[in-house]
Amino acid sequence: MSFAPVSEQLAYLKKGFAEIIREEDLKERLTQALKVGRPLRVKAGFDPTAPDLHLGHTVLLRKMKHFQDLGHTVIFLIGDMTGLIGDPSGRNITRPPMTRDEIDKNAETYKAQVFRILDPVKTEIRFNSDWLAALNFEGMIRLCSKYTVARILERDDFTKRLKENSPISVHELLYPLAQGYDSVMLECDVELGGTDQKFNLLVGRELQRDSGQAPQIVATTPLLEGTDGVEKMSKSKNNYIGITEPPKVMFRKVMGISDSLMWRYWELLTDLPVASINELKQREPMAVKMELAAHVVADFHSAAEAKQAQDDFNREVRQGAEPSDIETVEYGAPGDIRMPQMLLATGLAPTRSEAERLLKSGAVEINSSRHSTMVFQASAGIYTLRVGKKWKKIVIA
RNA sequence: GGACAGGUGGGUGAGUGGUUAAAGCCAACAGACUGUAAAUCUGUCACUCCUUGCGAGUUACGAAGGUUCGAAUCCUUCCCUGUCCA
Repeated sequence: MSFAPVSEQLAYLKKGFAEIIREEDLKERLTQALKVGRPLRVKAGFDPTAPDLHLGHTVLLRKMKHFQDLGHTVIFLIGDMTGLIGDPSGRNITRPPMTRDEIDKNAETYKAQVFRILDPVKTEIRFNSDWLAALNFEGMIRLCSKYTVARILERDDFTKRLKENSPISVHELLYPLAQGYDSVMLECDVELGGTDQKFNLLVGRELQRDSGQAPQIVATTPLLEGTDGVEKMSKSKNNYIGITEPPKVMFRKVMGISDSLMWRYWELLTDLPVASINELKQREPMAVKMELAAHVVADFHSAAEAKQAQDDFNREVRQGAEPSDIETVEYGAPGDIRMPQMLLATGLAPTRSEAERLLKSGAVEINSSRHSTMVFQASAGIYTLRVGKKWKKIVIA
């Protein structure tokens, strides 16, 4: 196997990381690899909590891909065992452990999705239950003896929770150790993770050193803010853009982010050089955001679909035209139709009470004219209903 | 094991016997404006039923009981969390 020159590799890899610990080590490790023709083992772990990957995950996946591009081995580690703990990083509450079933199901979904970005032949998929399950109580004890409570508690979020008297369960303390042990078992040269993972990644170095391995290089990626522009992107915050979402939805969600957030997305979700991004800042924001949206859609779908999504956006969102793909359902016979029931049945409102409120607030349109009473006299035919962003056609026959 | 403090709606956080389905804020949703966004303004924000009315009913303040005409608010037991002591 042949590799590009070290300086070239380094330059390619450096972009898009928040921090590399330590850069000189990475350089040296790359040099070493080049000399003996051995690809680096690069690990990144994923909690099987979210059933779907979103753009936030792709920041990291993109970097993994970059390592692959250079010929290195990337290990996609599914933390099925650590998922039982639930990484406490970045949250200040204890997460309820997941069930085995949930974990298995989510792991499958992950596998089906990561190869939209990663190269399957250069990716090693592993589950940490392989070795963590084999670690019996004795092994557990031995592992625990390698680290001190004080050092674990150094971690930001633990310190914080401790200070505000919120609970920390013992098993949460084990998470960093388990993750570090993964690195030992996989003999990682590099471990990648979000900046919130820094502590966990560093523990890996300690444990590796302890077992006579060269400590892994730790490289962290910035966390991508969700569509709200404030919190990090996550499924549970409902501020995410999923990579399997339809082009149209994806496009619309990207267009929905604030102008200022858009630059962050350009930076973390495209391979465009910083200089080019700066040039974009001179141009009209909306057009630039459209380009971004098209970029993102093309990444996970295709250029053609991106184009289509953009056309749809222009027509349906900007001009408020009727969407091309409204679902049509049959609903009852001619006569008086009770609106709340109908909105509920057609999925235009989540509950009947909510449907009533929407009607009263004038959010409901039938064939483009506002309808705010509870009864609608329908004759046979097709009606186009609209409630805010939602559309539906009903057939009365 | 002992002493003490606390558990309220998606999130914060008021409320200590009676117009409290529960203030305020945030989020969310809808409407206006608009460049898609941001900002701003307005309204809504437990569920169900109908005669859609400042209508009726049901459920809700960790859980289960109890006191009372009436409880998120008082009592009992239990569960959970934290603090201090051992």
